[in-house]
Amino acid sequence: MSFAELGLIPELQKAVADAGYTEPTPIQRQAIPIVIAGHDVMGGAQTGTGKTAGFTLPLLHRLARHASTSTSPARHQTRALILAPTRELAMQVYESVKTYSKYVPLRATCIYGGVDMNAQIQELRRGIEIVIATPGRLLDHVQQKTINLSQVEMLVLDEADRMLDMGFIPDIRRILGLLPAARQSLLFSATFSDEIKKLADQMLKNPQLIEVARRNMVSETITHVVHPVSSGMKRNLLAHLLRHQPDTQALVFVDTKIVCGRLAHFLERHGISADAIHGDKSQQQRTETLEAFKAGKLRVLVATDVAARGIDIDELPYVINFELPHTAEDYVHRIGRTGRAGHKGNAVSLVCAEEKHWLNDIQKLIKLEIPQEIVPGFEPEPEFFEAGSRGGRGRRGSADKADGGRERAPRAAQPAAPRAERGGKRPGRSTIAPDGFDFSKPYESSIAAPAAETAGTTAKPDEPPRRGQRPVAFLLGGLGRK
DNA sequence: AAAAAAC
Repeated sequence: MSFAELGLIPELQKAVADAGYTEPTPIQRQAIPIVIAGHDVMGGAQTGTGKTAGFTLPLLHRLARHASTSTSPARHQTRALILAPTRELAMQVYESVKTYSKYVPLRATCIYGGVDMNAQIQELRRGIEIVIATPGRLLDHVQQKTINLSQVEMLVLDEADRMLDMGFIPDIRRILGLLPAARQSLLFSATFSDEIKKLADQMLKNPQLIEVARRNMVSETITHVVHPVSSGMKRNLLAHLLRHQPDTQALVFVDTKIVCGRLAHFLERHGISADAIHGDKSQQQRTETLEAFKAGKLRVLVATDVAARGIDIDELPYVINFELPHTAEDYVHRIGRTGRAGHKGNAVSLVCAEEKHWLNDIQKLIKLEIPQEIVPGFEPEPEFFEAGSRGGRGRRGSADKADGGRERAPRAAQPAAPRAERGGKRPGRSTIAPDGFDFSKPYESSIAAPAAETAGTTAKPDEPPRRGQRPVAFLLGGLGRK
């Protein structure tokens, strides 16, 4: 099976060949003919399956074919609109469109917030057939009348479930209202909740269903492992692990922006090249950091879930969950950054006692029992092994409520104990680990952020995650929380 | 629970 057999015009086949691809992936085999035929599509493809090319190629095909067969007055009007939930994702789709459109006379641009609007306005004035955008800035342009969506023939909603999570639905509806009713629409989503189905009902006509991998499934090329560890020792364990894989890159996920910045700083100060990416960084910083990581100039990228979905990094060998995500779906998305395109990948999670509950949710969703390996010198607190599979969740939850102490008590004991004991607790063994990491330094002092970074923040970097108060949600399982 | 996204 070749791209030629899928019916793509020669200009696109040539661009595909230039990019080094010879065989379409399963989703491309399915999606390309359906989109070329003009059908609406509801696509459920796992990431790393070639989904982006799966819709950009037939989209370019249709636009190019149409332009060549008519003297359209709508030349250089916006004819295709692709919406993505994050700026980086929009940029990535834009790169794909640019790659494949090099031999067709179609213009594309990327529209997102956080950067100067004037440059985008200038660009739009040139006449742009394909606009890739995040919803907020697009509506901004609509309001300023610097974009006209009345001639849009094709709409793509990428990562629709993510858009839903992020509260984009009102924006999406507004945008849908600005588009011609006679158009082709494609909707891609990793999961199919009722809300997604509702949205699909509203925006798709007789959609063809494309579902390559069973939803929520994770790539079989990924090796999962959990390292049980006390929350206070996570940073040190991370440094330890990274030192034992000196030549590999890793994407490290954390739950909050504060931990994100501090962890990157911690790694830097321990000789591991690292930077942070999260929503409070300037767009320029975000772009530069991601580029540096993709180019291999940066060894470790510490990220919030801004980078959890869709971001494509060539042959990334490691995704490390420094903190376990609180929903199982997020785990699937995060680790989906590795093991892409048939490559091998490793999903490593550092899990403390408080996070065991989420681990159970994850294992249930991915239908896999993740092996647990304790790294010598980084043993978890004894609580980790208590109370079987539920990790003492209910017990702790009710205790917190009962003492009315804003769940201070159990948590205060947590950082305090290791801090006081760290220096003296390990006299029996060398305080210098085999990898050269100096464990003799007290925990707090070895991670203390410089004054500038600490100023204005109150949260502790390694505070154990707050316990979720979702007793009902647990019982409901995946039935329908949220 | 926090994250993301428009000014």
